[in-house]
Amino acid sequence: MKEDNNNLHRTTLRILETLELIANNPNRFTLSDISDKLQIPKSTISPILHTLVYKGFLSLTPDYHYRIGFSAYNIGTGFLHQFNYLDEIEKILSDVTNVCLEASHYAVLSGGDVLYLKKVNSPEPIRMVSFVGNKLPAYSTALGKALLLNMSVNDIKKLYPGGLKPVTEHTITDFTELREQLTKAKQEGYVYEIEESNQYIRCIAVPIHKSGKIVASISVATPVFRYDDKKEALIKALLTDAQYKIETLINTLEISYEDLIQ
Amino acid sequence: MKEDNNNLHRTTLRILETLELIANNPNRFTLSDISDKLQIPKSTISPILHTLVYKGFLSLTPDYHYRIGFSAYNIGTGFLHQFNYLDEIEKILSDVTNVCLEASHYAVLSGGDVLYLKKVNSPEPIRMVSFVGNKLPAYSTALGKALLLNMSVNDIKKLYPGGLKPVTEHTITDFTELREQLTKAKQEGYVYEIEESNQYIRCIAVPIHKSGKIVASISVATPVFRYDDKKEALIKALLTDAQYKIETLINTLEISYEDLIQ
DNA sequence: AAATTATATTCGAATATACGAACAGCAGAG
DNA sequence: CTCTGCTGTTCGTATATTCGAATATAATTT
Repeated sequence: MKEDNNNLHRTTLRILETLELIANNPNRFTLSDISDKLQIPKSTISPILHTLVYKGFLSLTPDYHYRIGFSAYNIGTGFLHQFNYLDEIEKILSDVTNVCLEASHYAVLSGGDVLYLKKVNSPEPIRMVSFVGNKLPAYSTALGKALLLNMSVNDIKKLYPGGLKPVTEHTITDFTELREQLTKAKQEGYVYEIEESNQYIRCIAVPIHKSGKIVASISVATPVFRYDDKKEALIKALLTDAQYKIETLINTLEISYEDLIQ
Repeated sequence: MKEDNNNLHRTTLRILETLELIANNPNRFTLSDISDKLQIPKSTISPILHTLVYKGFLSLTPDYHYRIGFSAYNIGTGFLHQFNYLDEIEKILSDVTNVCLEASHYAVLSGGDVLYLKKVNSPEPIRMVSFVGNKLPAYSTALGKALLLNMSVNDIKKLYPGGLKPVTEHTITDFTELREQLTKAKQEGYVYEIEESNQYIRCIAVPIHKSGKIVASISVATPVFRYDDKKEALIKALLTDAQYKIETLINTLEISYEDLIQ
């Protein structure tokens, strides 16, 4: 977009790619693996890995495999601490989950993805597998569609230059159909999702506004077998209540627009 | 201990120090600030910062101030994903908190510090300010003392070469006194803390064992004004129950010792 | 016990990075 | 309207990093 893709610092790229490789992969790698996968000479990556271990960003298992260390985690939490109102959000979401017994979420838009910033787990034994920090294409989730409510088809197209790729067999893949659904949702005040991002999961969401703009959204997710009209009505009532509380909270705490979005 | 403190990679150190500076400081810094504080020439740090922003580890506000970006968070969560049994732990701790209405925690030992890996917030309006990823000296908290139960005075002294520094006015600062308290706690099965790490907070903890070794601990924290004999008895019963459930869980999932400790 | 296959480290030559003074652009003060 | 102080960028030279073959060390196989 506006970044100069050239003129980047090779060593920095290598260090970050190393961290990403180790963090995003369930397998653990040795120095040779890393050298091989990232095409970095072993003698070059060696002192870098030593330093990463020394600083606690990586740790080294007795059998020469690297894994992510606490310092990396510590840096990462710095990101969430920027959203220092999240504890208050959690209280509000807990009230929702405690009544309807289903997982609730708070998310913001990050590029074209929904970024989950808070999740309150359902107390029920069968529950959704999701976690804070997850990213999913916004058009495939209720939370995400709530974040797109005010966007034109052109704005949305800009977010997904490659088109709307399906996540499940029910994911919307047509821009016009998406925009029509958003228009209906905006009129009704609720956004629905039926197994569009997770099989067997239905979801209802509402947007969170600050001075007329949508800055975030909240949702409740339910396994299809626990979903019926009565539950839907309950969830919608709870979401509207939570929506009001969160919008009030944001205004009360005078959180800047800057600090709300990512 | 075993790391070669020399022979480190200067550029890597600089990048990591930059990330730490930005992550650990509530103030936001400009390129010049970073150059100044870390004693790195501006022309040197400039391409590094560009690359960090390009990769999403930092983001740049319109007024030239850097803050932590989502990629850093993403790497950090890789650390928690190594503890992939934490969701199960959360369920068990939720049961504790839902009955006694106070915050519960799960932690491991990291050096001489307690590392909080899971926290379930109290539903009560007045509650402890703490969060996952926090580190406190082990000797100053119930959770931490539970992790030290099986250590000799010499082992403990090795963890704190600078002695036991007080966190509050009630923190234990004498090794012998600490060891005596641990012995009593081991006999009784419960570890107590009375405003030793947080003013107005009392805490009870129990250790979590795997094949005879202490690998983790759990605790319940209470504001002093909500603490009485009846609550203490309730918390102790809940902790013993949760302790059994977690130890069973760890054995059932066949989680290796390696993956439990940090 | 020798051979093989892993691991990471060493070394000097080649090269990319780092340095710091000078520069450019912008915002606010006087 | 210039000056000052802030931002980040540019440039040639100096220097530290990088490269890849060779080496060391350890574990495993034959």
